[in-house]
Amino acid sequence: MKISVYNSLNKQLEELSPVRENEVKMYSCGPTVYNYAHIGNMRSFLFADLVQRVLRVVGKYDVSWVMNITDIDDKTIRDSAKNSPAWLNDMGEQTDEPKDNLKKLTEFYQDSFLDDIGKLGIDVEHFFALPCATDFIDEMQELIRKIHKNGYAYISEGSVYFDVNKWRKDDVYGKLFKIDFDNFRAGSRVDSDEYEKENASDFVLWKALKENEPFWEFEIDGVSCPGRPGWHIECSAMEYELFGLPFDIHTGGIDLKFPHHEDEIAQSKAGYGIEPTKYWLHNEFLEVEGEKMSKSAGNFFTLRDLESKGIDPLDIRFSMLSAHYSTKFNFTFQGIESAKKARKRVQDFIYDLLESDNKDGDNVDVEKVKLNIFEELANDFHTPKALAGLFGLINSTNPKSVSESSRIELLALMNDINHIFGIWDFGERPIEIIDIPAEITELAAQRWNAKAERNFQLADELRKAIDEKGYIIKDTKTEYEIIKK
RNA sequence: GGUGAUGUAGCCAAGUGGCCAGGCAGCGGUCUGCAAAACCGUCUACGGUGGUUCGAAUCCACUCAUCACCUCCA
Repeated sequence: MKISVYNSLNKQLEELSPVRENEVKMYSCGPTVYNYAHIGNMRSFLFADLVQRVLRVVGKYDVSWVMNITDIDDKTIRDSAKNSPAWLNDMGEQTDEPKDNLKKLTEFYQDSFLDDIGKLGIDVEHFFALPCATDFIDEMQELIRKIHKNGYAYISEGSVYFDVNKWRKDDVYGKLFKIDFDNFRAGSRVDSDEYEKENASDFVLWKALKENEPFWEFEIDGVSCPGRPGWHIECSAMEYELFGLPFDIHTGGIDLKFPHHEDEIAQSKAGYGIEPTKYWLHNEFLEVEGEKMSKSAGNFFTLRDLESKGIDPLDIRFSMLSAHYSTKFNFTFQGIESAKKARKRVQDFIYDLLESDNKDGDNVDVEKVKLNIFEELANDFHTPKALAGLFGLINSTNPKSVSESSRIELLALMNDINHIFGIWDFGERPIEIIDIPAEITELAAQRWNAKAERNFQLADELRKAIDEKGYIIKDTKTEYEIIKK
Protein backbone atom coordinates (compact mmCIF):
# COMPACT_ATOMS: atom_id res chain seq x y z
CA MET A 1 0.00 0.00 0.00
CA LYS A 2 1.21 3.50 -0.81
CA ILE A 3 2.20 5.56 2.22
CA SER A 4 1.56 9.29 2.49
CA VAL A 5 3.67 11.42 4.79
CA TYR A 6 3.57 15.04 5.84
CA ASN A 7 6.87 16.47 4.71
CA SER A 8 8.13 19.40 6.77
CA LEU A 9 10.23 20.46 3.81
CA ASN A 10 7.26 21.70 1.82
CA LYS A 11 4.53 21.45 4.46
CA GLN A 12 2.47 19.05 2.41
CA LEU A 13 1.17 15.54 2.49
CA GLU A 14 3.14 13.59 -0.10
CA GLU A 15 3.05 10.08 -1.39
CA LEU A 16 6.24 8.37 -0.36
CA SER A 17 8.46 7.58 -3.28
CA PRO A 18 11.78 6.22 -2.05
CA VAL A 19 15.09 6.71 -3.82
CA ARG A 20 15.16 2.99 -4.51
CA GLU A 21 11.98 1.11 -5.13
CA ASN A 22 10.84 -1.12 -2.26
CA GLU A 23 13.58 0.16 -0.01
CA VAL A 24 13.46 2.92 2.60
CA LYS A 25 16.42 4.35 4.40
CA MET A 26 15.39 6.18 7.52
CA TYR A 27 17.46 8.17 9.98
CA SER A 28 16.16 9.21 13.40
CA CYS A 29 17.72 11.68 15.74
CA GLY A 30 18.43 9.68 18.86
CA PRO A 31 19.38 10.50 22.42
CA THR A 32 22.24 12.44 23.88
CA VAL A 33 23.38 9.96 26.47
CA TYR A 34 24.01 12.16 29.50
CA ASN A 35 20.92 11.18 31.47
CA TYR A 36 18.00 8.77 31.58
CA ALA A 37 15.54 9.29 28.76
CA HIS A 38 12.38 11.19 29.73
CA ILE A 39 8.87 10.74 28.36
CA GLY A 40 9.39 13.55 25.86
CA ASN A 41 12.32 11.66 24.35
CA MET A 42 10.17 8.57 24.37
CA ARG A 43 7.54 10.16 22.21
CA SER A 44 10.14 10.83 19.54
CA PHE A 45 11.53 7.31 19.69
CA LEU A 46 8.07 5.80 19.64
CA PHE A 47 7.11 7.93 16.67
CA ALA A 48 10.18 6.81 14.75
CA ASP A 49 9.35 3.22 15.65
CA LEU A 50 5.80 3.67 14.43
CA VAL A 51 7.00 5.06 11.11
CA GLN A 52 9.39 2.23 10.42
CA ARG A 53 6.85 -0.41 11.44
CA VAL A 54 4.15 1.05 9.20
CA LEU A 55 6.65 1.18 6.34
CA ARG A 56 7.44 -2.48 6.84
CA VAL A 57 3.98 -3.87 7.52
CA VAL A 58 1.69 -1.60 5.52
CA GLY A 59 4.09 -0.36 2.87
CA LYS A 60 5.92 -3.70 2.52
CA TYR A 61 9.19 -1.83 2.31
CA ASP A 62 12.56 -3.15 3.21
CA VAL A 63 13.52 -0.62 5.89
CA SER A 64 17.00 0.34 7.03
CA TRP A 65 16.57 2.27 10.25
CA VAL A 66 19.41 4.19 11.85
CA MET A 67 19.27 6.05 15.13
CA ASN A 68 22.33 7.95 16.21
CA ILE A 69 23.61 8.18 19.74
CA THR A 70 25.25 11.47 20.65
CA ASP A 71 28.04 10.63 23.05
CA ILE A 72 30.02 13.85 22.76
CA ASP A 73 28.58 17.29 23.46
CA ASP A 74 28.58 20.02 26.12
CA LYS A 75 26.46 18.04 28.56
CA THR A 76 28.23 14.72 28.31
CA ILE A 77 31.49 16.59 28.80
CA ARG A 78 30.13 18.58 31.72
CA ASP A 79 28.70 15.57 33.51
CA SER A 80 31.70 13.34 32.94
CA ALA A 81 34.21 15.98 34.09
CA LYS A 82 36.34 15.19 37.09
CA ASN A 83 34.37 15.57 40.34
CA SER A 84 31.12 16.17 38.50
CA PRO A 85 28.11 15.90 40.80
CA ALA A 86 26.32 13.99 38.02
CA TRP A 87 28.77 11.10 38.26
CA LEU A 88 27.25 7.89 39.64
CA ASN A 89 29.06 5.09 41.40
CA ASP A 90 27.69 2.59 38.90
CA MET A 91 29.72 4.25 36.17
CA GLY A 92 32.95 3.18 37.80
CA GLU A 93 36.00 5.10 38.94
CA GLN A 94 36.89 8.37 37.28
CA THR A 95 40.37 8.68 35.88
CA ASP A 96 42.54 11.61 34.80
CA GLU A 97 41.77 10.89 31.17
CA PRO A 98 38.70 12.97 30.06
CA LYS A 99 37.98 10.67 27.13
CA ASP A 100 37.91 7.68 29.43
CA ASN A 101 35.45 9.38 31.78
CA LEU A 102 33.31 10.45 28.87
CA LYS A 103 33.17 6.88 27.64
CA LYS A 104 32.18 5.53 31.03
CA LEU A 105 29.36 8.01 31.45
CA THR A 106 27.98 7.69 27.95
CA GLU A 107 28.14 3.90 27.93
CA PHE A 108 26.24 3.84 31.18
CA TYR A 109 23.41 5.94 29.77
CA GLN A 110 23.54 4.20 26.44
CA ASP A 111 22.81 0.94 28.22
CA SER A 112 19.92 2.52 30.07
CA PHE A 113 18.61 3.92 26.81
CA LEU A 114 18.62 0.52 25.15
CA ASP A 115 16.97 -0.91 28.21
CA ASP A 116 14.25 1.74 28.13
CA ILE A 117 13.38 1.50 24.47
CA GLY A 118 13.20 -2.27 24.85
CA LYS A 119 10.60 -1.88 27.57
CA LEU A 120 8.68 0.49 25.31
CA GLY A 121 8.36 -2.22 22.73
CA ILE A 122 11.02 -0.98 20.35
CA ASP A 123 12.76 -4.00 18.92
CA VAL A 124 16.53 -3.54 18.65
CA GLU A 125 16.45 -6.07 15.82
CA HIS A 126 14.72 -3.43 13.72
CA PHE A 127 17.78 -1.19 13.70
CA PHE A 128 20.20 -1.27 10.86
CA ALA A 129 22.64 0.61 13.10
CA LEU A 130 22.81 2.58 16.33
CA PRO A 131 25.99 4.52 15.66
CA CYS A 132 27.82 6.60 18.25
CA ALA A 133 29.14 9.99 17.27
CA THR A 134 32.63 9.26 18.57
CA ASP A 135 32.93 6.33 16.16
CA PHE A 136 32.64 8.74 13.24
CA ILE A 137 35.19 11.42 14.14
CA ASP A 138 37.30 10.78 11.02
CA GLU A 139 34.26 10.98 8.77
CA MET A 140 33.12 14.23 10.39
CA GLN A 141 36.55 15.74 9.95
CA GLU A 142 36.55 14.73 6.32
CA LEU A 143 33.20 16.47 5.82
CA ILE A 144 34.40 19.63 7.57
CA ARG A 145 37.42 19.73 5.28
CA LYS A 146 35.11 19.42 2.28
CA ILE A 147 32.90 22.26 3.47
CA HIS A 148 35.95 24.41 4.08
CA LYS A 149 37.43 23.54 0.72
CA ASN A 150 34.16 24.52 -0.94
CA GLY A 151 34.40 27.89 0.76
CA TYR A 152 31.57 27.67 3.26
CA ALA A 153 33.58 27.45 6.45
CA TYR A 154 36.21 29.52 8.19
CA ILE A 155 38.68 28.83 10.93
CA SER A 156 38.72 31.10 13.95
CA GLU A 157 40.81 30.58 17.06
CA GLY A 158 41.07 26.86 16.54
CA SER A 159 37.37 26.35 15.85
CA VAL A 160 35.72 25.90 12.48
CA TYR A 161 32.46 27.70 11.70
CA PHE A 162 29.90 27.38 8.97
CA ASP A 163 29.53 30.65 7.09
CA VAL A 164 25.78 31.08 6.80
CA ASN A 165 25.90 34.35 4.89
CA LYS A 166 28.20 32.88 2.30
CA TRP A 167 25.92 29.88 1.97
CA ARG A 168 22.87 32.06 1.57
CA LYS A 169 24.40 33.61 -1.51
CA ASP A 170 24.49 30.22 -3.24
CA ASP A 171 21.63 28.32 -1.67
CA VAL A 172 18.69 28.62 0.66
CA TYR A 173 19.14 28.67 4.41
CA GLY A 174 15.69 28.28 5.94
CA LYS A 175 14.25 25.27 4.14
CA LEU A 176 12.56 23.81 7.16
CA PHE A 177 12.17 26.91 9.23
CA LYS A 178 11.34 30.36 7.96
CA ILE A 179 14.00 32.69 9.26
CA ASP A 180 13.70 36.42 9.42
CA PHE A 181 17.31 37.46 9.31
CA ASP A 182 16.54 41.08 10.06
CA ASN A 183 14.82 40.11 13.23
CA PHE A 184 17.18 37.37 14.23
CA ARG A 185 17.78 37.75 17.90
CA ALA A 186 21.44 38.07 17.30
CA GLY A 187 23.60 37.04 20.18
CA SER A 188 20.66 36.59 22.51
CA ARG A 189 22.36 33.56 23.90
CA VAL A 190 25.83 34.41 24.98
CA ASP A 191 27.98 31.41 24.30
CA SER A 192 29.85 30.82 27.51
CA ASP A 193 32.57 29.28 25.43
CA GLU A 194 33.37 32.71 24.03
CA TYR A 195 34.15 31.41 20.60
CA GLU A 196 34.72 33.96 17.90
CA LYS A 197 31.98 33.73 15.35
CA GLU A 198 31.88 36.26 12.58
CA ASN A 199 28.12 36.28 12.46
CA ALA A 200 25.42 35.42 14.96
CA SER A 201 23.75 32.95 12.65
CA ASP A 202 26.95 31.04 11.95
CA PHE A 203 27.26 27.73 13.72
CA VAL A 204 30.17 25.67 14.85
CA LEU A 205 31.39 22.63 12.94
CA TRP A 206 34.39 21.92 15.11
CA LYS A 207 35.08 23.29 18.59
CA ALA A 208 38.59 24.13 19.70
CA LEU A 209 40.14 22.18 22.52
CA LYS A 210 39.51 23.39 26.03
CA GLU A 211 41.54 22.35 28.99
CA ASN A 212 40.62 19.05 30.64
CA GLU A 213 38.11 18.20 27.96
CA PRO A 214 38.15 15.25 25.60
CA PHE A 215 39.64 16.08 22.20
CA TRP A 216 40.74 14.61 18.90
CA GLU A 217 43.59 15.79 16.69
CA PHE A 218 42.40 17.57 13.57
CA GLU A 219 44.32 19.14 10.76
CA ILE A 220 42.51 21.35 8.31
CA ASP A 221 44.04 23.50 5.60
CA GLY A 222 47.46 23.07 7.17
CA VAL A 223 46.20 24.31 10.55
CA SER A 224 46.22 22.04 13.59
CA CYS A 225 42.89 22.31 15.39
CA PRO A 226 42.64 19.77 18.18
CA GLY A 227 39.13 19.74 19.56
CA ARG A 228 35.80 18.04 19.14
CA PRO A 229 32.89 18.03 16.73
CA GLY A 230 30.01 20.48 16.77
CA TRP A 231 26.51 19.27 17.37
CA HIS A 232 25.05 18.98 13.88
CA ILE A 233 27.94 17.46 12.02
CA GLU A 234 27.57 13.88 13.26
CA CYS A 235 24.22 13.38 11.56
CA SER A 236 25.47 14.67 8.23
CA ALA A 237 28.54 12.44 8.32
CA MET A 238 26.75 9.29 9.49
CA GLU A 239 24.01 9.59 6.89
CA TYR A 240 26.59 9.86 4.17
CA GLU A 241 28.64 6.94 5.46
CA LEU A 242 25.80 4.59 6.35
CA PHE A 243 23.27 5.39 3.63
CA GLY A 244 24.80 7.50 0.92
CA LEU A 245 22.93 10.59 -0.24
CA PRO A 246 20.18 11.27 -0.79
CA PHE A 247 18.26 8.98 1.51
CA ASP A 248 14.54 8.83 2.22
CA ILE A 249 13.24 9.74 5.65
CA HIS A 250 14.60 11.75 8.54
CA THR A 251 12.62 11.90 11.81
CA GLY A 252 13.02 13.98 14.92
CA GLY A 253 11.29 16.21 17.45
CA ILE A 254 9.84 19.45 16.17
CA ASP A 255 12.33 21.47 18.20
CA LEU A 256 15.12 20.05 16.09
CA LYS A 257 13.81 21.68 12.92
CA PHE A 258 15.82 24.70 13.81
CA PRO A 259 18.69 24.94 14.12
CA HIS A 260 19.72 21.30 14.11
CA HIS A 261 18.08 20.02 10.96
CA GLU A 262 18.39 23.27 9.08
CA ASP A 263 22.12 23.25 9.74
CA GLU A 264 22.34 19.60 8.85
CA ILE A 265 20.89 20.28 5.41
CA ALA A 266 23.27 23.18 4.84
CA GLN A 267 26.31 21.19 5.94
CA SER A 268 25.53 18.12 3.89
CA LYS A 269 24.86 20.09 0.76
CA ALA A 270 27.81 22.42 1.26
CA GLY A 271 30.14 19.46 1.78
CA TYR A 272 28.77 16.62 -0.33
CA GLY A 273 26.88 18.75 -2.82
CA ILE A 274 23.69 16.74 -2.27
CA GLU A 275 20.49 17.59 -0.45
CA PRO A 276 20.48 14.82 2.18
CA THR A 277 16.86 13.87 2.85
CA LYS A 278 13.73 13.61 0.73
CA TYR A 279 11.21 13.55 3.57
CA TRP A 280 11.49 15.28 6.93
CA LEU A 281 9.05 14.08 9.56
CA HIS A 282 8.71 15.94 12.86
CA ASN A 283 6.76 14.91 15.89
CA GLU A 284 5.13 17.47 18.16
CA PHE A 285 6.03 18.01 21.77
CA LEU A 286 4.50 16.52 24.83
CA GLU A 287 2.97 18.23 27.80
CA VAL A 288 2.30 16.85 31.24
CA GLU A 289 -1.17 17.52 32.63
CA GLY A 290 -1.43 20.40 30.17
CA GLU A 291 1.82 22.03 31.21
CA LYS A 292 5.22 22.11 29.66
CA MET A 293 7.33 19.41 31.16
CA SER A 294 10.22 20.79 33.12
CA LYS A 295 12.32 19.82 36.05
CA SER A 296 11.40 22.97 37.96
CA ALA A 297 7.66 22.32 37.58
CA GLY A 298 8.15 18.89 39.10
CA ASN A 299 6.43 17.18 36.19
CA PHE A 300 9.55 15.77 34.62
CA PHE A 301 9.40 12.01 34.30
CA THR A 302 11.79 9.38 33.11
CA LEU A 303 10.56 5.93 32.22
CA ARG A 304 12.07 4.69 35.46
CA ASP A 305 10.05 7.25 37.43
CA LEU A 306 6.86 6.00 35.86
CA GLU A 307 7.72 2.34 36.33
CA SER A 308 8.25 2.99 40.01
CA LYS A 309 4.69 4.34 40.07
CA GLY A 310 3.53 0.97 38.82
CA ILE A 311 2.95 2.06 35.22
CA ASP A 312 3.51 -0.51 32.47
CA PRO A 313 5.71 0.99 29.72
CA LEU A 314 3.49 -0.63 27.11
CA ASP A 315 0.57 1.41 28.42
CA ILE A 316 2.68 4.50 27.79
CA ARG A 317 3.31 3.24 24.29
CA PHE A 318 -0.38 2.68 23.66
CA SER A 319 -1.33 5.99 25.20
CA MET A 320 1.07 7.87 22.96
CA LEU A 321 -0.12 6.00 19.90
CA SER A 322 -3.68 7.04 20.63
CA ALA A 323 -2.89 10.61 19.60
CA HIS A 324 -1.59 11.74 16.23
CA TYR A 325 2.14 12.46 16.22
CA SER A 326 1.75 15.94 14.79
CA THR A 327 -0.39 17.22 17.66
CA LYS A 328 0.73 18.07 21.14
CA PHE A 329 0.35 15.06 23.35
CA ASN A 330 -1.04 15.64 26.81
CA PHE A 331 0.47 13.10 29.14
CA THR A 332 -1.79 12.55 32.14
CA PHE A 333 -2.02 9.80 34.71
CA GLN A 334 -5.71 9.49 34.03
CA GLY A 335 -4.82 9.08 30.38
CA ILE A 336 -2.48 6.22 31.21
CA GLU A 337 -5.22 4.58 33.26
CA SER A 338 -7.58 4.99 30.33
CA ALA A 339 -5.01 3.54 27.94
CA LYS A 340 -4.42 0.59 30.22
CA LYS A 341 -8.08 -0.36 30.20
CA ALA A 342 -8.49 0.14 26.48
CA ARG A 343 -5.40 -1.95 25.80
CA LYS A 344 -6.75 -4.69 28.03
CA ARG A 345 -10.03 -4.73 26.16
CA VAL A 346 -8.20 -5.49 22.94
CA GLN A 347 -6.06 -8.05 24.73
CA ASP A 348 -9.13 -9.83 26.07
CA PHE A 349 -10.60 -9.84 22.59
CA ILE A 350 -7.45 -11.60 21.36
CA TYR A 351 -7.49 -14.14 24.18
CA ASP A 352 -11.17 -14.81 23.55
CA LEU A 353 -10.40 -15.43 19.90
CA LEU A 354 -7.58 -17.78 20.76
CA GLU A 355 -9.77 -19.76 23.12
CA SER A 356 -12.90 -19.82 20.99
CA ASP A 357 -13.79 -23.08 19.25
CA ASN A 358 -17.12 -22.28 17.74
CA LYS A 359 -17.24 -24.18 14.48
CA ASP A 360 -20.26 -22.63 12.86
CA GLY A 361 -20.56 -19.07 14.00
CA ASP A 362 -20.93 -15.81 12.10
CA ASN A 363 -18.69 -14.69 9.30
CA VAL A 364 -16.93 -11.37 9.60
CA ASP A 365 -15.70 -9.23 6.71
CA VAL A 366 -12.16 -9.06 8.04
CA GLU A 367 -10.62 -7.91 4.77
CA LYS A 368 -12.71 -4.74 4.78
CA VAL A 369 -11.70 -3.87 8.33
CA LYS A 370 -8.06 -4.54 7.59
CA LEU A 371 -8.14 -2.34 4.53
CA ASN A 372 -9.71 0.47 6.55
CA ILE A 373 -7.17 0.26 9.35
CA PHE A 374 -4.20 -0.01 7.01
CA GLU A 375 -5.41 2.93 4.95
CA GLU A 376 -5.51 5.07 8.07
CA LEU A 377 -1.99 4.03 9.00
CA ALA A 378 -0.83 4.71 5.46
CA ASN A 379 -2.35 8.16 5.73
CA ASP A 380 0.46 9.88 7.61
CA PHE A 381 0.46 7.30 10.42
CA HIS A 382 -3.00 8.13 11.63
CA THR A 383 -3.07 5.83 14.65
CA PRO A 384 -6.14 7.44 16.30
CA LYS A 385 -8.30 6.61 13.30
CA ALA A 386 -6.76 3.18 12.98
CA LEU A 387 -7.64 2.51 16.60
CA ALA A 388 -11.16 3.79 16.06
CA GLY A 389 -11.42 1.22 13.27
CA LEU A 390 -10.09 -1.48 15.55
CA PHE A 391 -12.56 -0.68 18.31
CA GLY A 392 -15.32 -0.55 15.76
CA LEU A 393 -14.47 -4.15 14.92
CA ILE A 394 -14.33 -5.20 18.55
CA ASN A 395 -17.64 -3.50 19.33
CA SER A 396 -19.40 -5.29 16.50
CA THR A 397 -17.82 -8.70 16.92
CA ASN A 398 -18.38 -11.33 19.54
CA PRO A 399 -15.13 -13.32 19.49
CA LYS A 400 -16.87 -16.36 20.95
CA SER A 401 -19.40 -16.68 18.16
CA VAL A 402 -17.47 -16.24 14.94
CA SER A 403 -16.95 -18.94 12.37
CA GLU A 404 -13.70 -20.85 12.36
CA SER A 405 -12.52 -19.25 9.12
CA SER A 406 -13.32 -15.77 10.43
CA ARG A 407 -11.61 -16.60 13.69
CA ILE A 408 -8.42 -17.47 11.84
CA GLU A 409 -8.68 -14.33 9.72
CA LEU A 410 -9.33 -12.16 12.74
CA LEU A 411 -6.33 -13.56 14.54
CA ALA A 412 -4.18 -12.91 11.49
CA LEU A 413 -5.47 -9.35 11.37
CA MET A 414 -4.82 -8.74 15.05
CA ASN A 415 -1.36 -10.12 14.57
CA ASP A 416 -0.72 -7.76 11.66
CA ILE A 417 -1.96 -4.80 13.66
CA ASN A 418 0.23 -5.86 16.54
CA HIS A 419 3.25 -5.81 14.27
CA ILE A 420 2.68 -2.07 14.32
CA PHE A 421 1.30 -1.41 17.78
CA GLY A 422 3.45 -4.01 19.47
CA ILE A 423 1.51 -4.10 22.72
CA TRP A 424 -0.50 -7.29 22.68
CA ASP A 425 0.22 -10.87 23.55
CA PHE A 426 -0.75 -13.92 21.52
CA GLY A 427 0.23 -16.58 23.99
CA GLU A 428 -1.89 -18.22 26.63
CA ARG A 429 -3.98 -16.01 28.83
CA PRO A 430 -1.72 -15.53 31.81
CA ILE A 431 -2.91 -16.65 35.18
CA GLU A 432 -2.14 -13.97 37.66
CA ILE A 433 -0.25 -15.40 40.53
CA ILE A 434 -0.06 -13.01 43.40
CA ASP A 435 0.90 -13.44 46.97
CA ILE A 436 -2.20 -13.17 49.07
CA PRO A 437 -1.53 -12.64 52.77
CA ALA A 438 -2.78 -15.45 55.01
CA GLU A 439 -5.04 -12.96 56.75
CA ILE A 440 -6.87 -12.28 53.51
CA THR A 441 -7.23 -15.91 52.46
CA GLU A 442 -8.59 -16.64 55.94
CA LEU A 443 -11.19 -13.86 55.67
CA ALA A 444 -12.09 -15.01 52.19
CA ALA A 445 -12.60 -18.57 53.36
CA GLN A 446 -14.81 -17.36 56.23
CA ARG A 447 -16.83 -15.34 53.78
CA TRP A 448 -17.27 -18.30 51.48
CA ASN A 449 -18.60 -20.31 54.40
CA ALA A 450 -20.91 -17.53 55.48
CA LYS A 451 -22.19 -17.34 51.95
CA ALA A 452 -22.72 -21.09 51.80
CA GLU A 453 -24.78 -20.77 54.97
CA ARG A 454 -26.67 -17.95 53.31
CA ASN A 455 -25.54 -15.56 56.00
CA PHE A 456 -25.25 -12.72 53.51
CA GLN A 457 -24.95 -10.03 56.09
CA LEU A 458 -21.77 -11.55 57.47
CA ALA A 459 -20.55 -12.32 53.97
CA ASP A 460 -20.95 -8.68 52.99
CA GLU A 461 -19.17 -7.48 56.10
CA LEU A 462 -16.26 -9.77 55.32
CA ARG A 463 -16.21 -8.60 51.71
CA LYS A 464 -16.02 -5.05 52.94
CA ALA A 465 -13.20 -5.90 55.34
CA ILE A 466 -11.25 -7.59 52.55
CA ASP A 467 -11.92 -4.67 50.26
CA GLU A 468 -10.56 -2.23 52.81
CA LYS A 469 -7.38 -4.24 52.97
CA GLY A 470 -6.93 -3.81 49.25
CA TYR A 471 -8.34 -7.03 47.79
CA ILE A 472 -11.41 -7.89 45.80
CA ILE A 473 -13.33 -11.15 45.83
CA LYS A 474 -14.72 -12.42 42.57
CA ASP A 475 -17.33 -15.15 42.91
CA THR A 476 -18.23 -17.77 40.39
CA LYS A 477 -20.78 -20.54 40.80
CA THR A 478 -18.49 -22.99 42.48
CA GLU A 479 -15.50 -21.03 43.68
CA TYR A 480 -14.05 -17.63 44.35
CA GLU A 481 -10.96 -15.69 43.36
CA ILE A 482 -8.98 -13.10 45.26
CA ILE A 483 -7.44 -10.28 43.27
CA LYS A 484 -5.40 -7.33 44.34
CA LYS A 485 -6.90 -3.91 43.73
C1' G B 1 9.97 41.79 17.65
C1' G B 2 9.81 37.24 14.44
C1' U B 3 7.95 32.13 13.51
C1' G B 4 4.62 28.13 14.29
C1' A B 5 0.61 26.15 16.84
C1' U B 6 -3.70 25.27 19.82
C1' G B 7 -8.84 25.98 22.01
C1' U B 8 -14.12 19.80 20.47
C1' A B 9 -18.66 16.79 25.88
C1' G B 10 -16.28 15.12 33.04
C1' C B 11 -11.08 13.61 30.95
C1' C B 12 -8.19 12.17 26.54
C1' A B 13 -8.66 12.54 21.41
C1' A B 14 -10.33 12.31 15.68
C1' G B 15 -12.87 15.25 12.34
C1' U B 16 -11.81 20.68 7.70
C1' G B 17 -19.23 22.24 4.66
C1' G B 18 -24.55 18.12 5.03
C1' C B 19 -23.85 11.17 7.04
C1' C B 20 -21.42 7.40 13.13
C1' A B 21 -15.26 9.17 15.12
C1' G B 22 -12.98 6.35 19.00
C1' G B 23 -11.25 5.46 24.14
C1' C B 24 -11.79 6.26 29.52
C1' A B 25 -15.11 7.84 33.25
C1' G B 26 -20.46 8.38 34.30
C1' C B 27 -25.50 6.62 33.84
C1' G B 28 -29.26 2.56 32.68
C1' G B 29 -29.68 -2.70 31.87
C1' U B 30 -28.38 -8.24 31.57
C1' C B 31 -25.89 -11.46 35.03
C1' U B 32 -25.18 -11.93 40.53
C1' G B 33 -28.13 -13.15 47.34
C1' C B 34 -25.02 -8.51 46.98
C1' A B 35 -20.73 -7.40 44.30
C1' A B 36 -16.68 -7.77 40.71
C1' A B 37 -15.72 -8.97 35.72
C1' A B 38 -17.95 -9.38 31.10
C1' C B 39 -21.62 -7.95 27.70
C1' C B 40 -25.69 -4.63 25.80
C1' G B 41 -27.51 0.31 25.69
C1' U B 42 -26.83 5.56 26.68
C1' C B 43 -24.54 10.39 27.14
C1' U B 44 -24.30 14.62 21.38
C1' A B 45 -19.69 18.88 22.23
C1' C B 46 -17.01 22.17 19.07
C1' G B 47 -13.57 29.55 23.17
C1' G B 48 -16.62 34.24 21.95
C1' U B 49 -19.04 37.68 18.43
C1' G B 50 -20.49 38.65 13.66
C1' G B 51 -20.60 37.13 8.47
C1' U B 52 -20.88 33.79 3.90
C1' U B 53 -24.24 29.53 2.80
C1' C B 54 -30.27 26.14 1.81
C1' G B 55 -26.83 24.15 5.55
C1' A B 56 -20.54 25.54 9.53
C1' A B 57 -17.00 22.52 14.66
C1' U B 58 -15.36 22.83 9.49
C1' C B 59 -14.97 28.84 5.17
C1' C B 60 -14.24 34.45 6.22
C1' A B 61 -13.60 38.70 9.66
C1' C B 62 -12.89 40.38 14.33
C1' U B 63 -12.03 38.97 19.27
C1' C B 64 -10.62 36.27 23.82
C1' A B 65 -7.44 32.66 25.87
C1' U B 66 -3.32 29.19 26.01
C1' C B 67 1.33 27.37 24.36
C1' A B 68 5.90 26.43 21.90
C1' C B 69 10.27 27.84 19.14
C1' C B 70 13.87 31.92 17.60
C1' U B 71 21.95 28.62 18.53
C1' C B 72 22.87 22.89 21.19
C1' C B 73 15.82 21.19 24.63
C1' A B 74 12.80 15.17 21.63
